[in-house]
Amino acid sequence: MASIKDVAAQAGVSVATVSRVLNSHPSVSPDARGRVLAAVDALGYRPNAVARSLRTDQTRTLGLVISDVLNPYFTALARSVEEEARALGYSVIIGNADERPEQQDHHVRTLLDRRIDGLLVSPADGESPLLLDVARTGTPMVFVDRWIPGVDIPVVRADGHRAIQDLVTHLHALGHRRLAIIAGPAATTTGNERVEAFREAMTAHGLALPDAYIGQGDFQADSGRRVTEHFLSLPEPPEIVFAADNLMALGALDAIRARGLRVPEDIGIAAFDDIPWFVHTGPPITAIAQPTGELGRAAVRALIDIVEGRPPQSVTLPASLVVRSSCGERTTDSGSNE
Amino acid sequence: MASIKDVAAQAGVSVATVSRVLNSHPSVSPDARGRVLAAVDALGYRPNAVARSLRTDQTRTLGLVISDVLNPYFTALARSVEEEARALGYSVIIGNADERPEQQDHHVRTLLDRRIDGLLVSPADGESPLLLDVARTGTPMVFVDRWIPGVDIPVVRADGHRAIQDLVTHLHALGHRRLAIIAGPAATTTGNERVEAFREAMTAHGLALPDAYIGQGDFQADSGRRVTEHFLSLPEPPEIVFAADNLMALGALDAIRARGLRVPEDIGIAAFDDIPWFVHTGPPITAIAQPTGELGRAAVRALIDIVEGRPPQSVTLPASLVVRSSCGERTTDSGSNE
DNA sequence: ATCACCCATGTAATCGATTCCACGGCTTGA
DNA sequence: TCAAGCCGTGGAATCGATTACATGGGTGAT
Repeated sequence: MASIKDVAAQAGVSVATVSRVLNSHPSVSPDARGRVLAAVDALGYRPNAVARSLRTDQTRTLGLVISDVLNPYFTALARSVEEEARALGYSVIIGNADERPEQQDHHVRTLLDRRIDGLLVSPADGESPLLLDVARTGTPMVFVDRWIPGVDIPVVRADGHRAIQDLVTHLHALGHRRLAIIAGPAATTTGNERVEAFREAMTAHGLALPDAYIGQGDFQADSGRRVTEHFLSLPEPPEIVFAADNLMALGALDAIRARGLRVPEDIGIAAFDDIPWFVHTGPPITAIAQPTGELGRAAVRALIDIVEGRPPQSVTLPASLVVRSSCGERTTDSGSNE
Repeated sequence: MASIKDVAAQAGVSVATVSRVLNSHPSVSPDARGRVLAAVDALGYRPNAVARSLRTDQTRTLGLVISDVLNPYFTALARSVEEEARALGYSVIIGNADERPEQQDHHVRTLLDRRIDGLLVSPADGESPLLLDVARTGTPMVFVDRWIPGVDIPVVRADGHRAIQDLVTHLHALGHRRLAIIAGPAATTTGNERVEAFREAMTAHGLALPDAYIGQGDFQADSGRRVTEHFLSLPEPPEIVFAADNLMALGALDAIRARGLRVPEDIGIAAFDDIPWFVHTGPPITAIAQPTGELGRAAVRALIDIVEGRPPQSVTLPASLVVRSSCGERTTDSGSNE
């Protein structure tokens, strides 16, 4: 592969001049510029990003460590992150933590070793010492979706309080009283917040949220299945199961189906996160939609602000309730996607 | 961030010795090794991967350019690729082409600029001059899922012929005669193959595949919607719509629903690609499952074989029919996931 | 005409690693 | 006892870029 030296030789100039042309430095004669450009073309030369990064100490690359790529919510997030980054001249390296802290740390370390310019992370746990350390050393960093409390790092996320309140109001109006929740890991902020918001909303409607109606999940389908089976085997099963993410809702659906029960006649389902498939499940699922695309873009902008020395901004956007027919709504089902 | 020089100074040895310790070169005294290791620890030193890559001319990174991250099939593929690569000591940088050749080329170029050790690609079109060029220059490369004919590059893919044949037999047995297909882009191998296999299977059953029953899609949900609308407005609409990928099946479902029709009573649906959600759509969708995980792993192994100088191997694995109830099957629906 | 400055360019240092080569001290075999 | 070899080590070249500094010629002001 041709190097800058080859180009210099071919153009009959020094490597410095070639570099100047490539970086559009003003002080190059039109003649030299022309010869360099021709040589670049003739040799199909492309600058070696590795060498350039070593010298300039910047890679124009962002790292994104997400909790689970197979979760459509995170996939969508990753996609919007990559798009915005590309638009701003950065590349993105994605690391999939699979909800496992060790794997998260592995990726963080690898990304740091590659000297990425900044890190976008949605922490799998609430306590990563490594992440705390990275933050302390001053690596540009932004939390997306989930965050770690007590660290002075911008957070870009959706706030589900209002939407969850709307959901509970909606369910209450439909006559449901026994509402259960499949919670996310307590170690994640999103895991906690959604349970808390749910509990508050219930209280506001004078409803109790007994411990038996709080199932501990881990944002994976299997846990949704397991928790739902437990709910169903209770002497008095809930009327509605609210899953704190879309995968656990999938698991809940599995469990209900395995019992030969019907949604919403026998039991209702609602989910946090809205995905295109929720329109087509049997029945379409009432869900809380996050502005995923905007979250990804805002996160990238915040991170690049830090990288380029501007003051970053935390962003919180509202989530919103999308009513369909999985909770016994009478409507000839409807509900749109993002 | 501490460099090898800092470590050398702290340990009272030269950088050469530090490097030897780090690369477990045999010829280092236990004493020196101990001091170096202590210094590494004390400084929290991590070798700069950028510098190392520049010198060794290898990045231990693979590039993966896929057609569409939002497609669950490709997401699953990407995940298994990353896992296998990690297990073998490589990182993966994913580029999302979004089915757009220019964007694919952008990613290929960026990856090459970063001097990735090898490239895994599922070409968005059948003719990328850039890809051809890259192949010619000897960059280690393997095609996954889709490929470009006439290039001497290993291909790892699933063969759907048998499964499509099984599908048509299945549909024929259910009494369906008017079968339509939403094809993928003609520029992709998978796009073509699936139509061809479908046509062959129909012919084998003495059925015709009129042009009106071949809709041109692009593997995106919207095209599935559009094509299905067209099918439905035909004087004699098909009894079954077979979508060549899961997103177009989603679109088809949308279109059918928008018309107020029911599946499978009014029209049946089948899809290439199986995804967890197909179990829960209304009704569960009969689909053709690919061994996605194994495909990803095999592709990585083939690529690393090339990178490390071993002879690579093309791999073709069979896809298989998963019968559910979207085509009017009488069964009290069933069907498993991968 | 002279000085000062600017412009285009080249030389060389530098980034952080790896690795070839040289060197000194020891061991080993003759 | 001496040559040969090995072992642990350090010095320095190298990878491919960027960039500070030096240089020489040209231009404009006085």
